[in-house]
Amino acid sequence: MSKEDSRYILVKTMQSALQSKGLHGVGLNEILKTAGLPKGSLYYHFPGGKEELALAAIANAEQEMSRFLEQLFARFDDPLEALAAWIDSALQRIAASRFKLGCPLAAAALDCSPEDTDLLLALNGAFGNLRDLLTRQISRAGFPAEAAADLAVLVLTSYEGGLMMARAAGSTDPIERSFRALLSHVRLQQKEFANGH
Amino acid sequence: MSKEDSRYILVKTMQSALQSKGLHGVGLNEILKTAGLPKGSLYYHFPGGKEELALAAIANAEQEMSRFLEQLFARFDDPLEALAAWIDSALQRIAASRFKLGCPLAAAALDCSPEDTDLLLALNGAFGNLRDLLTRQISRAGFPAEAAADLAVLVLTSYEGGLMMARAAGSTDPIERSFRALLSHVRLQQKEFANGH
DNA sequence: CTAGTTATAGACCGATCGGTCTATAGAGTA
DNA sequence: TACTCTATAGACCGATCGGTCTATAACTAG
Repeated sequence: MSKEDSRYILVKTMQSALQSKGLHGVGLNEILKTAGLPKGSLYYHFPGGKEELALAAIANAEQEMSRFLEQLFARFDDPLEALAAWIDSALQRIAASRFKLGCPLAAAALDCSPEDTDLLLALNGAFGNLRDLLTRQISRAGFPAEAAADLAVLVLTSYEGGLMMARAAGSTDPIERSFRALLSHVRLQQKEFANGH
Repeated sequence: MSKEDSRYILVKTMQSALQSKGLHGVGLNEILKTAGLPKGSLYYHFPGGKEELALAAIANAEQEMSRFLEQLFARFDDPLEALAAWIDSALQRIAASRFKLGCPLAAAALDCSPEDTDLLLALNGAFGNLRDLLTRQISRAGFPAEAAADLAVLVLTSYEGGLMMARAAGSTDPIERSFRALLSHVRLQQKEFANGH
């Protein structure tokens, strides 16, 4: 097993742990047991311990999410269709996990103390990148810059809030409802802007 | 100091702890130190320990939120103005805490394991009540039942997601942006329904 | 005053936390 | 084969976790 293999296994295991139990909800021993690796490996690859591993997991989660979104936007001509496809995949993913898995970024954001500035900075960077990505694509759908930026943030916040509520509800209903409302909004507003408002 | 005093202090302290550090982010000893009470008091009032205290904090948070919303909706003729006032107060609250405090419900929802069924059930109940409250009020603003329900969930998810992102960003920007987008949506759709669609 | 109940008060417990340390297996190179 | 460096391997540590226990202060009822 090469260096990169173990490192990656640890990152992915931490990512899953964040999704299902939050930052302080899992212990390192449990993570290592799941990963099938000893403590020595963890502190060899991540001398900074749990926090460094969490930062790596956050970075990886953001990268996965960004790549997935970019692929979707590349596949669909209409950015709004890509958004719908994104939500669709999120619905399937969370239902397949029996509503156990949320967003690792959100979990880390709510489970750390305000003093964990490194974590919060990393999270802010991750959310900022996703927001910018969405803003760019929503602009492509014919929205002016400011409206697109606001809308991108609304998409992101309702996605995160929807995932959180779906986990609590044990149902995809919150995500479905909020995105139905959101899309009907976007379509309406799109017409308005198309009419020159 | 009466029985109810100590009990209430513990509940409020746990509520604050959930907001700033999440369920597993604070220890009981820290909570007791903040509350200025010994361990005996905790287990006298809450024999079920940390989980029972967390459940009480969740119930209290929901009640506070519900009451606050009901008061706002009673004060404003236009439900949408009440929503705007709600967000305004949330902005002030989170900024006043220097972006340390999130929503205790969301924090608990993301920081518990999927096996904590009691917690998840309580959270689902709390979110359900808030959703129903919002649905009722949004209906009053002239929205058909289904659209109002969808919209209520969108309001709630983007509120929760917005609080979370604001905490990570150290800025009210995410909440402001998402609610600006949301309100412009609601106004537009309101016109549509008023025109008989 | 006594008995009984309520509500602290905090010492104490085993388990587990994140983290450190020494030891060594194994691959690559001379 | 012997040396070296990488990457485990896991025993071990003090601190802290949530939780239990006994003791007692404070108040009420008789």
